[in-house]
Amino acid sequence: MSLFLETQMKDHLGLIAKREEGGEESNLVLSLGTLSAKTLTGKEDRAKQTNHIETDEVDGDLSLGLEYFQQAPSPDNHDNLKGPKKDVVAEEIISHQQTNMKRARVSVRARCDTPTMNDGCHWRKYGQKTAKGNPCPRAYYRCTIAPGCPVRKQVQRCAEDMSILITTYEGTHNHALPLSATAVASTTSAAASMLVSGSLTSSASQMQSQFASSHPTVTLDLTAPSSTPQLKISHPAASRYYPSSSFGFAPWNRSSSGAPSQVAASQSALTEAIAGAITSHPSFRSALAAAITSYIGGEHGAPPHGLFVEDGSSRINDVHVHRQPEKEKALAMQAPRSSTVFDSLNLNLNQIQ
DNA sequence: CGCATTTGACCCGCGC
DNA sequence: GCGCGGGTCAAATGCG
Repeated sequence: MSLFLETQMKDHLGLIAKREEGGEESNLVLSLGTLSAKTLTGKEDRAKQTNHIETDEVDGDLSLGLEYFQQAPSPDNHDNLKGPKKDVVAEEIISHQQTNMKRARVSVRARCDTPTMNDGCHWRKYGQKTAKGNPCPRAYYRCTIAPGCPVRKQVQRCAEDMSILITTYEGTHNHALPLSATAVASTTSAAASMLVSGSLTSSASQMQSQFASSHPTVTLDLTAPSSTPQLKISHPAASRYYPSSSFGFAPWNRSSSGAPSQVAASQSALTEAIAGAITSHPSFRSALAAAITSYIGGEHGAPPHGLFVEDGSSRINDVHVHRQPEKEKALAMQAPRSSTVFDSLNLNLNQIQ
């Protein structure tokens, strides 16, 4: 993760959980915008070993706030992303593969000039195909670090923006990874685990059905610029209820194009889904911490590759949702939102391990 | 010469 | 059953 942060993600970080069913696609977007100057500048905050990521609602999307601080490494949490935790991740994925799901995938979107992103692993290209709907060919790679490693990845340029490289990982490494690859691998594995384990399924039946499809995919979206730090959450699955919406993500934010009561219901369901995902899944919390830590570490010129996470020095202390200030609402370009259901989400993540 | 890449053929799942 | 499209195979080719 930190690789992308350092090279491609100076101003944005995000996660998109995506599933498809019956030709319909649903997305759950968690995106982190630009970290504030206060957060990223100077040594004062770092000296205090505290960082605060202020967030807000922008463009009508739900935003989360993240309270973040760093700890000095200790022997107790040295291996918080190694050993048994990885086993749990692998077991969950295998378990779901053995039931009714195809292998989970993790897709990374990042602006990249090179043919592939350097993720620390060694890959051998075994095929190339031009997919329908995208003039750019899709390249297929398999991991060559160890013989028999099942991990594969697909690399393709985005049809809408050729500068965006979409890398999709599939499978779990069956061998030790180079240090430079562990951050990416742990983040993608955790995200996939979160998805296939059902942490994203909420009490809302509509989301349950939307997320019950095969080949679940988590997408780490590292491309979109943002003017303020934010953790956006949106869910285009609701577009089935608002066929007139042309907005690809978060159509419920355009309340003028849909039924307000259904919008509110969807938001409530999503809020519960996110709360459940973040609170119930240690792997996802680790992944989120890895992303944030790497981001901040990269901006400060700290050692790359998520070292703070690997030695257990990062914790997400608090996650909360709050409403958009009136002045920012007035500045928002999108239609005003109609719901206040997000006010109820207030999570405490005191333990990231 | 060994390894990686290219590329057309082939396989398989899915929708009609 | 058939066609389409995604994914993989493997022989040919390129490169250091």
